[in-house]
Amino acid sequence: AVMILRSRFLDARRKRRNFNKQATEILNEYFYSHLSNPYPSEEAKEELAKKCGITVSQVSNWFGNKRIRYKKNIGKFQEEANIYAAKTAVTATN
Amino acid sequence: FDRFFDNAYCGGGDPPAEPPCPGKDAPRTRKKRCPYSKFQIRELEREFFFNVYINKEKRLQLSRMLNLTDRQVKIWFQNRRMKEKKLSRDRLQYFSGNPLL
DNA sequence: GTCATTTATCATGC
DNA sequence: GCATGATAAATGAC
Repeated sequence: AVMILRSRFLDARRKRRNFNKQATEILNEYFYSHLSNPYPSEEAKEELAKKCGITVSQVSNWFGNKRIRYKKNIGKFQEEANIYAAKTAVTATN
Repeated sequence: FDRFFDNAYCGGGDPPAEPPCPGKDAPRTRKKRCPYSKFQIRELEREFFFNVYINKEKRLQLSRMLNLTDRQVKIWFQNRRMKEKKLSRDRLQYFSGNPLL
């Protein structure tokens, strides 16, 4: 039994699965609303992790990848940025 | 020889790949990330198994054997310790929180 | 020394 | 075929 759990742990760690749409929405919302400083604190990471149903490490990975890929090609993310900018604007007015 | 069997194309027999360029100019470029060969990893892991902390003597010895700089070996052990710590955290979270299966 | 990062690379999803 | 999450070198703060 222990061996099965162990093997499943190793496999699960290696296998990659996309986050669900809601989690991605939450992460993007935070990212684009903190675009000037997209570095969530440890507490913020824990909160995001809880809301997204993922681990803190996964949150760190997501922000690490997001920052570098955004910086590397801002144009490609422009549309996405506008979407979340508008979204936060709407929530702000309400 | 070992370098020809696996691709230890980094840091290989040519230590002065990056010039220290004393003094000035050279907005010294960040060293490009360069994955280590299977052979290098095996030897590093072997030593890590014996002691998580490596002393200066063995570090120099290992760096010569693997054609890496002492700095690279030192950093590899640092990263490896962090990896071990993370593995422990993940294992704990995985086996504790979830009744699963 | 640790540790959060940056960056490139790897592995997978679709 | 790239998008995406995870991991492996490398840097820097402390």
